[in-house]
Amino acid sequence: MFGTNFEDYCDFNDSICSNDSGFERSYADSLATPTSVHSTPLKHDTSDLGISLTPKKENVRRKLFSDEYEFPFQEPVDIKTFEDNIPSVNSTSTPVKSKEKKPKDPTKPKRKYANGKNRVTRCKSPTQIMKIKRNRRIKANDRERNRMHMLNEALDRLRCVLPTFPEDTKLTKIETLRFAHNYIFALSQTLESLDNINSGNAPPEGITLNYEKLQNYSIAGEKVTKDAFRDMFLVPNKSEDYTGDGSYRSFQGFSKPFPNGSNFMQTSEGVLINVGNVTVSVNNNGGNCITSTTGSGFFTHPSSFGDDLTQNNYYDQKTVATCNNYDEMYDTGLQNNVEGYFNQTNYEIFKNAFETAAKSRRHPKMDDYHSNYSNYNSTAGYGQNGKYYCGVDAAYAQTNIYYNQRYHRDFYNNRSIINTQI
DNA sequence: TAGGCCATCTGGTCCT
DNA sequence: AGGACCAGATGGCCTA
Repeated sequence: MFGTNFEDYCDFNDSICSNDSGFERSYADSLATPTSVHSTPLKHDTSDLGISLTPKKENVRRKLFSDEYEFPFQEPVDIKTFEDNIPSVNSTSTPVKSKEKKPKDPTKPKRKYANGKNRVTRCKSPTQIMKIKRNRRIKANDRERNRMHMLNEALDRLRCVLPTFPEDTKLTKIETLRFAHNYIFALSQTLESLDNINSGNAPPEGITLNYEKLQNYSIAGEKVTKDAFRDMFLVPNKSEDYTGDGSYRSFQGFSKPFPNGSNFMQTSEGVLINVGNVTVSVNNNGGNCITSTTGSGFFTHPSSFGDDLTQNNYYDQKTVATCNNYDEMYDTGLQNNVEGYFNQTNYEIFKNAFETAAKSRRHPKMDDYHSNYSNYNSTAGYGQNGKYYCGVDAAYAQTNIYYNQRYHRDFYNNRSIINTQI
């Protein structure tokens, strides 16, 4: 069986390969490459979420297992030591070159080696060729296995930053990708709503995005449409999230890490807001900070030192108890209230914070997709069973609508509400 | 037991 | 020649 018999790896022997065939290097690689199914996946620095900030050459494929990676699987084995530990080597019919070097004859002309197309490699028997191919196949399998491990590792990282319901639910691969797509879309809508609030086009109401519903959409394979997104905006559950002191203090779908059992904590020095892996602290005297699993960043804003941080909740001033749905809330004329949480000062605090974080991220380009998937047709779509069929570009075409045309954003531009508060 | 999910192997293709 | 990537095949595990 290959993988256990030394002869399976013997085709690098001098008697088989020409000295300059380059196969010796392959053998060395094979020794440094994991060959066991139970090999430990590559160790990586996970602190950067797998995102390399090192500039890459355009149109150059990455080499996954370049020298910068450390292979913890197996110590490099010295060929001589390897051979010495396997007695059967010398008992094979394969001629073994004498280990004693003959003194060179200075009068003998040096052998000239052909290069390139003129080079003629030594003939190999079918058995030898088979062994070479088998050895390559084993190495390719190892690379493929590790490549999939890295892909799964990246998926796990992605799962870590997505909220799940319940918390211990593990999304499948396809669910993770679908939910991530929809989640990003929902977050972008949230940020867009901040813009609208700042411009006075939308009221600072207590509508919250229902991430659980968003996840259910993703698991079912459904893409978030404008109607779906509208469906995910709920009137907040007053009994759960609306407190008697007028604070709306919960981000649905996220843990509530603060001692008061909420995502929001206000002290005499400022406020702390935690949403998933990100905590935003706004200090009354400056020193504002964003902390996430990938690091921390400080930011300041001239207008962040106002007295707005302690003002009352919107719900202190306007009741929503009689509103049964979104339209009712919107139609109550409350949108004219601009003295709530999302006043200019607080909005700009958030805006600066998110922009600071966003500057370190590369935004995807539409051209990136088209260059990679230009060969796909647009025949795909969702079947009646709710599953999505083929056609990456069809899906992406809709994504383009999401991020370019934003027709659905326009639909909600004047109506989307966020439930955060400062 | 059927179906879903997953890991792995495999051969082919593209690229350097 | 070799690495990265992809998709099909296969078998194991789990659950309804």
